[in-house]
This record gives sequence, C-alpha cells and structure tokens, in this order.
Amino acid sequence: MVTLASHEWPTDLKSAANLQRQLASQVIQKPLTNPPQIIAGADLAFKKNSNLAYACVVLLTFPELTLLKYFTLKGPVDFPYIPGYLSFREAPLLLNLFKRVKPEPDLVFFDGQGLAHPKKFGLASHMGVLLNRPSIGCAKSRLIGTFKEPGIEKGCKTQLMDKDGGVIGSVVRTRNNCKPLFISVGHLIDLDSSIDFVLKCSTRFKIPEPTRLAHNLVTAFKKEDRNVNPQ
DNA sequence: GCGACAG
DNA sequence: ATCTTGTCGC
Repeated sequence: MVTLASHEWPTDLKSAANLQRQLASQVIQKPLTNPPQIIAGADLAFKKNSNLAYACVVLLTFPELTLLKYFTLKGPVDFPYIPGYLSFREAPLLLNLFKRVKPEPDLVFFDGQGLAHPKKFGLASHMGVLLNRPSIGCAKSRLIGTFKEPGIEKGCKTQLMDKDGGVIGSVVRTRNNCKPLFISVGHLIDLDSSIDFVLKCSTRFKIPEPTRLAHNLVTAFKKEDRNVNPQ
C-alpha cells in the first residue's frame, strides 16, 4: 500500500522523543464512519541473540474474519526495546512490509498502545499516522494509566485513565475469565469504535483475529527460516 | 532516589 | 519479545 513520505528514524532517545511530540499532534480521533471491509493485523517476532526480526501483516475480510492474504518480511532491527519507544524498534520493518500490502486495509490492528502512551503516541498511533490509515492499539498489558478491573465476562470493560482523570483507553474483556486487553485509539478512529471492532474481531480467543493470526503466521515464518548461519 | 515499564 | 513442560480450569 502507499505510505506517506517517511521521516528518518532516530537513533537516540532525545530525537525520538522530539519526533513523537511532533507527530502526536497529527493524530485524529473520529468515528469510523464507513464499515470496514478489510481489516489488517500486524506483528513481529525476534530471533534470540541476534538483531533479526520477522514481520507479518494479514488481511481479513470483515465481518467474516476470513484470511484474505498475508505478507512477510525479514530484516535487521537495531533499536532496543525501551518502554515508551516501541515504535522505533518495530515500525521501520513494518513500514517496509506495508509498502507491499494490497489491497489497502480499512483498519489496522497493532499489538501495543495507541494514545495510552506517555506522549499519546504509541506504536498504533505512529503507524496509523505514517500509513494514513485508521488504526487501533490492542495491548496485552498496561503501559500507563489507572483502571478498575472489568467484570469477568466477555464484553465487560472499564476506563483507562491518565493522572488527570482523562480517558486514554479502555480495559476490555475479550474472553470470559481471561486477562483483559488494553485498547486505545491509534489514528482516524475513536475509542467507542475501537472497542466495538475489537469485540467484533474477538471470536473464541483472547486475542482478536487480526493480531492473533499475524502472530501465529510470523511465528511460523520465523521457525521455517532455516537458511541463516549455516554451519 | 525509587519503582514502573507496550513488545 | 524469547525459552520452555507440564498442568489446571472452563
């Protein structure tokens, strides 16, 4: 798919933080008016003791959630994992992969935060802005914010709030008796729509289909890559 | 200074 | 995230 003119990727935390502050101002929150027909999910897998990473983007039909097609890419990743700066580690490879993604998804799910981030610019927001696509942050754990535990039934949810009491996301139970997910706006969508689509994409598993399938496929892709460091 | 801390 | 076996509960 067509991606916006990409910025240079920072190497140091100070310029990374400046870039986050600059791009965060471009995030748009609004209801997703037209129902999506194609939803994408993206994920990465890393090879231990190396800088190699594997990426996968899946395209699913909506609301059927059937796999349309998927794309994979392997490449080096040098930025370390630092809480609050995940996108500088994961976005470069993903962005390269998205150049090949076709047809264009109407919505993209990411494994990580969107606005529920110290600078309101987590991975889902960063990718959403650079792709100029509606995106949702769908994290398995909390980065910032306070919340009350939601009820144990699928569909139960509570607000994720920042220190000033502002709502930055939602803690959503996507399956009975399973740990809730932390949902937040990425870009070009609002929180209510985000929660709605996360639940509509949650079948019998805790993780919604877009990111669940991307995770399964990228894991298989990494496992089958036996052509590195032959002895 | 101390604790927290997406993947 | 990664490595890793069995085990507990719906």
